Amino acid sequence: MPERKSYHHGNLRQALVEATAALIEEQGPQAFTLTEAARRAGVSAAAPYRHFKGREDLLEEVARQGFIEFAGRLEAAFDSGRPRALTAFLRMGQAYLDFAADRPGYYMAMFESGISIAGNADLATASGRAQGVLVTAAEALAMRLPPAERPPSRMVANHIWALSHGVVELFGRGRPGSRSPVSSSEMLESGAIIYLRGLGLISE
Amino acid sequence: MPERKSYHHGNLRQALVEATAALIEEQGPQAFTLTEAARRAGVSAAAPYRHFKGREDLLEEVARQGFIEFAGRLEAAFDSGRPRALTAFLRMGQAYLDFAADRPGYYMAMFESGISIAGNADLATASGRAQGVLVTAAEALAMRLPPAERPPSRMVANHIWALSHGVVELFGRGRPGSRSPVSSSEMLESGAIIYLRGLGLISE
DNA sequence: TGTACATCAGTGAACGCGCGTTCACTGATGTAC
DNA sequence: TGTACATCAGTGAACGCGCGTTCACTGATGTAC
Repeated sequence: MPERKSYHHGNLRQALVEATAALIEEQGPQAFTLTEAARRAGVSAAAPYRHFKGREDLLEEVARQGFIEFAGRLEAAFDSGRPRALTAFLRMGQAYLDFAADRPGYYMAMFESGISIAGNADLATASGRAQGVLVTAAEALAMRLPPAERPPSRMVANHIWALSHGVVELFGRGRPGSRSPVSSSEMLESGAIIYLRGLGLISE
Repeated sequence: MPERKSYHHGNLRQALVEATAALIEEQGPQAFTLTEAARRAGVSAAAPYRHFKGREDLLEEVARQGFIEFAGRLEAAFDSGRPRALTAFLRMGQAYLDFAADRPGYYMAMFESGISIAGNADLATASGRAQGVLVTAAEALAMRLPPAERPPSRMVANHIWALSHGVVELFGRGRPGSRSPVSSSEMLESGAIIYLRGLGLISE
């Protein structure tokens, strides 16, 4: 990676973000160091300070970009509820797991790094967008029920988010049961189906 | 805290475990240092090496003790399913949240510190015991259904564990929605009730 | 097209720091007789 | 009850290390004329 001809890097800012995500994936969110990220980008330890205020600022940018891709993937998977809200909703759940699996460094920066989302406006916006996608999807689902039986869509979004996050953390990278006989994908799908049946969205 | 009359501490091993849990609670699981734990226990930085192989060993002991208390609390809350399996099960869910709230340092050591449970036999035993309590409770619940409708109890235990963990991580300490209008306790209870209704354990 | 110059994005050395760990040591304790 | 001595559980100094950050600097780029 540290192949560079000219004195100027050309795309250092983004290279640092990607190096950071890779480092977090390999060593965990707290273990990443600015120095090592700079080394991976083929640049001196002082160079990142031309693009970021410091370590924390870089970490927040990784999370911000993560939330944007995350929201985009969830939105694409839900596809405005086509062909049916239920199918689309379950597909979105799988997209949640796929994101955590494909972009573990970003996922960890977003949810396990201890950054303060509220303390960074751009980050809060990006995080809010992801939450919005989940709430919209829950709303579309609720519309399939008679008005009197409709659950609050924010609540449904939060339940599904919590279940998905729990599955990722506990079973996505082989935690307690270690050699769990069931994949995290099956675990989330079965859990979501039971939950949605409890809402009356799946008969029988 | 660092009040000591004699040259010997008397209970240093346990004092270090508790100092570590407090440090993790304050600064996160990766930020704790052996040196600081020793300082809090009122002892030199070299002293912990009389009781632990090193930093990792101490962290694993915190997690181990955490799992033991965790399992004990869940078991006590379930109380063999009295007076009814359903009530007892929901009570156990609240005990899960209470543990995470009362013992955040231990909870983080157990689930967020990146320790390898499989790599430490004592830790694996303690973790297995906690999982056993959840599975036993799920079994008792399943018994209330006709045999043909009984879900695998390990699956149910994992779903509930994942939901509880997700609630703790996302809403227990005010994460994405920050000022979430609903407490994590209500969030878990409503989610669990909908899920159990989906299993056919709650009619209507 | 050529040149002067401001600006940008790097460098590399240096700083102070706190960490984990090791080591020879020593004060306190407990036990054998 | 008293004493000798082995063992235990601390100390404190030292080590090498890598980190985040700052600083004066310099090479490359882009723009005005």
